[in-house]
Amino acid sequence: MSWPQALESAARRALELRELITKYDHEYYVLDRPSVPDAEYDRLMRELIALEAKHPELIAPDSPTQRVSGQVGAGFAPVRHRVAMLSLDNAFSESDIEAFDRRIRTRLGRPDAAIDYCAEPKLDGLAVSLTYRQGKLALAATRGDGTEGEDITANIRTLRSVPLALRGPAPAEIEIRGEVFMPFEGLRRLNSAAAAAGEKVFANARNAAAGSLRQLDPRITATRPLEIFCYGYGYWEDPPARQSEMLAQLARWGLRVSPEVRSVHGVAGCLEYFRAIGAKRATLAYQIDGVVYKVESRADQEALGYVARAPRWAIAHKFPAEEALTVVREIGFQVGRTGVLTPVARLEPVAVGGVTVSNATLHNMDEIARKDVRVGDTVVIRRAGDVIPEIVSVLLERRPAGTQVPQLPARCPICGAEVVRIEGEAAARCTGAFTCPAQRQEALRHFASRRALDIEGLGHKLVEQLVEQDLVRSPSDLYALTLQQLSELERMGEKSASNLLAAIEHSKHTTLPRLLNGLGIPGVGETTAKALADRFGSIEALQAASLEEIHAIEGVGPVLAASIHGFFADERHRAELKRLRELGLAPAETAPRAPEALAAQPLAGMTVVLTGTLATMTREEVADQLRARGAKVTGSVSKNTSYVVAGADPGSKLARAQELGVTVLDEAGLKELLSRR
DNA sequence: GATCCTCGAGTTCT
DNA sequence: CTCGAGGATC
Repeated sequence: MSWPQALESAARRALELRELITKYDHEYYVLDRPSVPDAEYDRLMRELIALEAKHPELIAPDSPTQRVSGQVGAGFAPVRHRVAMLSLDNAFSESDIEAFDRRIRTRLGRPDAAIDYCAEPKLDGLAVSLTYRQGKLALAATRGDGTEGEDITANIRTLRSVPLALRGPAPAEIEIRGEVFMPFEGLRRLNSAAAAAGEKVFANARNAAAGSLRQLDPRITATRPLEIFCYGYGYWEDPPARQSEMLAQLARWGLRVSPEVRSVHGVAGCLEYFRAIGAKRATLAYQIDGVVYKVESRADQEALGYVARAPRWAIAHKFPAEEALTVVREIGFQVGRTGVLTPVARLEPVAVGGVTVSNATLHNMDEIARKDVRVGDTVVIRRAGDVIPEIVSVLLERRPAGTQVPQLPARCPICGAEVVRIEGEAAARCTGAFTCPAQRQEALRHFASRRALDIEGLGHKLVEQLVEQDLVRSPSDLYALTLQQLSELERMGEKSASNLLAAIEHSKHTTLPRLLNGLGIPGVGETTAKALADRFGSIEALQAASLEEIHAIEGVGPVLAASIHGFFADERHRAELKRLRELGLAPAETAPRAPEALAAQPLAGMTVVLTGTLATMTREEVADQLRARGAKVTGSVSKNTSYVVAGADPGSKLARAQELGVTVLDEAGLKELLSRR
């Protein structure tokens, strides 16, 4: 056999492999529907790499092995866009959209018609332009200022959802527009790797996408989890007559188009789509900041034309901003039930993520120093996946002259007692203890809270009044309140007063763990309270316990043991407990159980995490039942977690469980777990 | 002594 | 949810 023949068969095989790999890439990265296992894909890829290494003359630029060039670029050459990349007009309310639709109908001379729109999510990424010549990817560019961008071809080639060659017949030249983005999961992985390596992390998905595309070394870009959705075109000789048909053609060429694209009818259809996507937003794998509506008909688009830098036939309907700028008016200090002073930034009210935010916690003085926040600063507020707003960063360039570093007050803003900060601790504390009304108030709120004595109706406002009027100083005072005293309070009729008395009465038959939690022993929360109750069975037994006996409990070390022992040794606490008992507080006593007995419970040693909403029980009830069987119920998933129980609409814990390979139970699985003995 | 994990405490707005 | 700190473990 002569070698041209060998070369010929190698060339045939190489072509075959390229076609297969390209097909699998398309299935995996564009359609999200892989048809072969990863191992098979890897095998084909290795075979092609070997073949091309042996016969370098077979390497074609659109071969899947040629995505990463290995060449470090010197910079990014400027690219003049053949057709300018425009921006979109923004709308923030339904009335903005109604006005947009009205303008279109008027301009088209069809004031009573319902216009067809093509609706799609607006991704939070980076707009790029992809030029295909003779069906091959020839040029990729950033948007830049809209007229001139940068040549990022080498980097875009590394995105496997961007086809190097279009499938099927394509025009001689065509320019596609799309949005490159990084899904949440990719960003999270990238950031945790960066954090582990001590490198800086990206603040959001858009920065990560932009930063990844501006890498001089395409090999770095190749490692970044970037994806693309194509949404339009710049240059196209003879595009389809409707927006949605155009997108369908892009998909046929193998370009990735958002699966959320819908054709909708009239302004009502647009708003319905907006609500549907808004509801779906949390389940999407990537960040979106709104939706875009485009007039379906190309003829209408042409008739409508452009204003300044945006088309008249399209608009972006934005979700309420999740990040906003505002100014710090003041930095106040709150006093918690343990006396900890927490600095809070009082902000110029600003709308973030659909609510008005006027406060944001600063946690402690270290945090203030880290973020370098001062009164008068302009700050970025975020209300990301979480509900609680936070100060992300300070815009130092906007800092007015003469600002000062915030100082910890020397005295408690509530009671005037001295404030101390123990060396090495982040928290500063008010030393007022029982005498500080703020601490009293917070301690009472904690005592009455749902997870402690659960006194219904004794909320924030009421506690405040009771403390202010000095009717209540400590929990035992609650049990001495009379109907007449209560009725005289603001917004308190006889009916409410007697309801409250009934609730207080009811709380006398609480459980020991709840009472122990409610007392507010430093460092003792729900879990430790349960452990103490299991081991000792009654307040009296606990009061009589030695430091060593307390220390012997699992999860209680020297610090906690000293705190607990010290609490019960304190004469004031002993008197308070005595008075509570005299006024009728009688938690159900349980048999104190030795460690061996505790270990014999059906779910002993198991750690369970709950997420999502369960159909038949509240999470609280489930947690109680699990604990009653000896399981620990915790809030975060780790490799030590035995089970994650996932209900409807689970949070991020489910993803974490899957990542760590923790068994996930549904409600049926939970029932089975609870029935074990 | 370092590291990982868990618990506690505080937090926003409607 | 996030941070800090105590506890457990290697």
